Amino acid sequence: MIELRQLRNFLALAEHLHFSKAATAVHLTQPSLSRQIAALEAELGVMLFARHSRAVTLTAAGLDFQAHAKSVVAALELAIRSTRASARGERGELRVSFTSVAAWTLMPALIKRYTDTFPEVRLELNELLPKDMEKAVTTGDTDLALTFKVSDEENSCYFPLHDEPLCIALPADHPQATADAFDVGQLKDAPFILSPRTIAPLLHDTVLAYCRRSGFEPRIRIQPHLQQTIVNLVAEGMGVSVVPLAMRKMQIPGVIFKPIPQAPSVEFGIVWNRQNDNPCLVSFLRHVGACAAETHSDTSALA
Amino acid sequence: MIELRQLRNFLALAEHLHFSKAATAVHLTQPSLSRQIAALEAELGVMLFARHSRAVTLTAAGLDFQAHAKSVVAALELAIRSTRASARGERGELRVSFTSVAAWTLMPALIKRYTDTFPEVRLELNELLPKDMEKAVTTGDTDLALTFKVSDEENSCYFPLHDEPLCIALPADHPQATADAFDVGQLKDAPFILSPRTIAPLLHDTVLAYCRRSGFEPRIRIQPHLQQTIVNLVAEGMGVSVVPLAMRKMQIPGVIFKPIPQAPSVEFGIVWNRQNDNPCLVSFLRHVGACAAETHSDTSALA
DNA sequence: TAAAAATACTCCATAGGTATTTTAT
DNA sequence: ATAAAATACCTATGGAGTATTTTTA
Repeated sequence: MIELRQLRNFLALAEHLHFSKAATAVHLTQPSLSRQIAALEAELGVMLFARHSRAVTLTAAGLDFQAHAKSVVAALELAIRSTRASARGERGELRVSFTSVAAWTLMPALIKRYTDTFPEVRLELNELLPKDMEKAVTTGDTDLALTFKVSDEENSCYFPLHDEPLCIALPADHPQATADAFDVGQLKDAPFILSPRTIAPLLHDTVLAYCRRSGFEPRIRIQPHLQQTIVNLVAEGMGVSVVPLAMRKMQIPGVIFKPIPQAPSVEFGIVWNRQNDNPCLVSFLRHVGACAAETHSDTSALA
Repeated sequence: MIELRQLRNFLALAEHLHFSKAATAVHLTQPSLSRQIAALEAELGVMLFARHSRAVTLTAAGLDFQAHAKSVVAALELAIRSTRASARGERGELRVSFTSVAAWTLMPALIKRYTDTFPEVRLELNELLPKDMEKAVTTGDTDLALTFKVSDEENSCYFPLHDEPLCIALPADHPQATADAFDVGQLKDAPFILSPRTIAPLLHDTVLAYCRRSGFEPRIRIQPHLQQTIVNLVAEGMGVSVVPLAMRKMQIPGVIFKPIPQAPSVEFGIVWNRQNDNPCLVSFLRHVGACAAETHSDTSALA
């Protein structure tokens, strides 16, 4: 059975064409190298070198074997480098899930920064509803979730990244849309569009709490799943809503986004499974930690 | 230093995902395989397998290493096969020189038969004057010469392949060209075109002997090197000549090729260097020998 | 408790070293 | 006579086996 050591020694001799010199180069003595080559030739059943008394030359078959042996050794070196890179999370695959709101806020910049630093990691991006995130993370269907704040559990960890303020979305032809002094209380009778609590409890609760603090109970008529659907329905004049401020990036005509003074906000972050040993997840979290450290402070939870 | 044995054992484990079963498959005991893998992981500095109490699984890095290790092993197997093929003369390069007359006679069919049987041998075909053949063979500039008969010498060997009859080449407007009873003697005063003796002694001597036997000494005026040049000059009406019969393949207008009853002929064959250890030369000679054995008999000189 | 991998310890096959011979110029 | 590879012989490393322990579901 041919071993790599024999290929390395063969390559040394093929290069030096001198047993003693080649033996020195690979830290062997001449007799050892002599036997190595003889054993290799015996296993192949092929003479690789022609021994003339004053010169050693490669045979035609030896020349062919040299080219192939080089590629074998190169393939092994590639294997080593690639595998170490994989272990460092510099190569491989990372499956990222995100809620629609994350797609409008932190996801694009976050993903771009990561792929700039780790270009060899193949990303699988998948939009999910917030309610399905935790399950996807625990079953291992996804490596990483960009979603609303959740509480840490046995396996799933959470790290905060972003606070998104809310704003009021009004049809452009609503009386309050152009009012000098905006009054939230005037919205109490307007049909209210809000996603169901089961989809995204935190967002739902934050909006409801804000309405109640403003002195009214919203009359919820339509319950879409996605924020962009809410905005589209507001644009059609079907009601008003309270949505993440970033939704104004949609730049859809017919909707006015009213910022709220001392606005309530929803928190976003990363959710992952502590059991997940995908090195790319580790590299992602470390990368996010390094970026976060430049702005906030506490990144210890990423360890 | 990583060895192929470790890669083979790794691949077995990656396939079976069970130390005992994989160990059996590669004819080892479980503890041996265990240490092999541990040593491999230590050298890489990377965990390749995740050992759970009831199951062994590949890590992300292990999956990557598996793919690369497969290609390393495959590269070695290719190297072995290719090198053995090289040694058998089934792969490599063969430099063939031939005289122009060989190009009009035996060379094309000979080369075609060889390339059909040995498609992986790259052929370098080169036309040479007969006088330069022996030198090219002895210096090693060429592996094989297809040329006129020569006597065996210390290093160069000759094997006969073909007898080419001669014919007379006349301008179409020559009186003898259309004569009912052709008479060679009528050519004695015509300007005679013949290549110099230094270029191809055998051909030159055969033609001269024929002329003298026919009762005249040719009046040689022009001495081209190539037979096709002779034919072209005959076509221009510049004289007559005696050329290999195959030259009529040129189908050039203005020339009549007169076959000669009991024609003299020139012998062709292969010349090679006994010192030359190019396996493709051996495969060529063996192949020619096999083909020749179907027609004539004595191929012992090819050994 | 049982299944499976890791560890401890022993042995020997073989890679490698030293000394010497062979070979060809 | 000399340079260089092959051979003979010896040594010791490390790969492989057996027996045992550890681990976790």
